[in-house]
Amino acid sequence: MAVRRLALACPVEMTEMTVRTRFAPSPTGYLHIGGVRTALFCWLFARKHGGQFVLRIDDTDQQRNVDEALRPILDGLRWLGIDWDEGPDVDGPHAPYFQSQRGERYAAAAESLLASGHAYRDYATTEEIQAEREAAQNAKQQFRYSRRWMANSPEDDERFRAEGREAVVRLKMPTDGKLVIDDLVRGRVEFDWSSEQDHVIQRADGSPLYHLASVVDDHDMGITHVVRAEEHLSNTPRQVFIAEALGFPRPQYAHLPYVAEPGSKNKLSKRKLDKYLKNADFAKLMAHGEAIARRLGRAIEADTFNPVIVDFYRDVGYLPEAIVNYLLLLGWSLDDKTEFFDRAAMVENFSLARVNKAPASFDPQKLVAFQQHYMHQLAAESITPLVEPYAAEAGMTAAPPNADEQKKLARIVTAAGDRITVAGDVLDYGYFFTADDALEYDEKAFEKRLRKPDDAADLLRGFADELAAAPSFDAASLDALLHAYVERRGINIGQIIHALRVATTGQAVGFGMFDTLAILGRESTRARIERALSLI
RNA sequence: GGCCCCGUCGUCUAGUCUGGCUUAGGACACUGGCCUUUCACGCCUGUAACACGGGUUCAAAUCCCGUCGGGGUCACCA
Repeated sequence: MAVRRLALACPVEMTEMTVRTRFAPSPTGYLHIGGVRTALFCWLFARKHGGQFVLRIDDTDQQRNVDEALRPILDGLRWLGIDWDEGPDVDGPHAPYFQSQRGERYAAAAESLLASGHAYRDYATTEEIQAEREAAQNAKQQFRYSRRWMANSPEDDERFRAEGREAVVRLKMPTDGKLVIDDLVRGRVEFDWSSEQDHVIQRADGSPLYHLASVVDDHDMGITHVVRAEEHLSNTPRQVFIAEALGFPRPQYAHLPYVAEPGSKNKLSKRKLDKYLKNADFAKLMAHGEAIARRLGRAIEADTFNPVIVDFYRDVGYLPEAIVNYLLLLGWSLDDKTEFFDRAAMVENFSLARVNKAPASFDPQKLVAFQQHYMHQLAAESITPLVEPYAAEAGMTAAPPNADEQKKLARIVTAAGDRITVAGDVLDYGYFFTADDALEYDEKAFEKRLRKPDDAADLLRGFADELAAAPSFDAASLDALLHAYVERRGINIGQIIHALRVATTGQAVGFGMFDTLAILGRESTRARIERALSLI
């Protein structure tokens, strides 16, 4: 209460009051990349100012499986390290944090708005409103409800009810003057009250609509800064009207630009996947993820497996810090050179004043670049545990990998180095785990490197004998062994190494040849060469 | 269409408030080159932008006006 009075007394930016922000998703079943960017900025702003970040669930249009539809959102936020001080699972002093459970508050607020004359009961049917709207449109005039079925007295209520009508509650919006808001991102923004509508805030059955619920909750939960996406900018007048009519202090607003499609300024949407796939970079990002999902044997559900959704990145093994860092720079920058921020640096440096006003396009390439950067920062010991679940799920190893498999994975990760960009990339090295007689060959590579050159078989056979007699089988020794062999035969190393790679891995590409052979071991290497030879 | 917002390299951006320090800087991507057994990494290098038009000023990406372009939003959705 003291906090609220303080807020009334002086503008927020002047006070030392605790900053409280909120992210208020509706349970849609997925966490949108643009939505999470908004959540991140809200979180950052609260953390920066030592305040609280509240998670509230806007489920006023009560969907059936709220729990199920909410889980991906909560999991996604947690995965990215965006924790909430109050909200689902943690609760808090302003519980409940689900709008579906706060009905009485909204009903009371509607009642109070009615009593103070800031709202009225309206008995118009949807059709009647629609007819007015169309009439205005045909006359090329701006639509404004005539208030024809507004109840001015108990007698009106009775009369309309006698006609079998039901009442919604509408805002009685001002008809002249201006509303000025000082947006923390966009600066001063003005609206004419005359272009606002008498919005419905409560349905005939008494259920609340979004704007009422949102304003009431923001107040009840002590939200000081409403940080949200730009699409809400034009909703602000009606919300300010509600807040002020209810005697609430006006929160500070900050409208963030939305995240745009790759290569365009349209708002990024989960539903336009087909369109985005026409963008080469986006398609590549998707294809990479799909290849991993396929190897894992997962069903690729068009509805959820989508780079617009945060789950996509977690599923294929991206690093949350890479995603967060990328998102941070989508619409915000510190200066002209700093690009990498750890959590502490983000919190330390974040400010709404440096948020850009123009929408920023989602750039798959840049996202991948951040992922590579953070992955390369990690030592092999840190990457191996990340990679194990993928190897296990794909059936490369037991689940979980046994001690030998773990060791082998560690060696693979070390040898692969920066070739492993996301954890799921470990599946590129499945050939280390397949039985020697079940190795599959890339047909093209087999043709090019083994069948076509007439000396390939002979060279391989000769080297296989060397391998059999090799005193040790570590990468350095193998390196020396092959170079000596090459010199003795008077050939270029390229003449045998490609054939060797295809014969032992089935692939045209891979990491260092000698690391590959060393990890494979003497028995497998020889068995694979023999088998390849027999297939030529 | 009304209202509102936005407009610097292909993309993310610095610079705009407080005009000169800017031959407009950085990053990603892309060119070419080096390295090299493939792939990848790394290193070097190059291309590339102030939407347009008028003002104001000794001086404008920066201030003013206009134009054009893009987007958001106009629900008994959130």
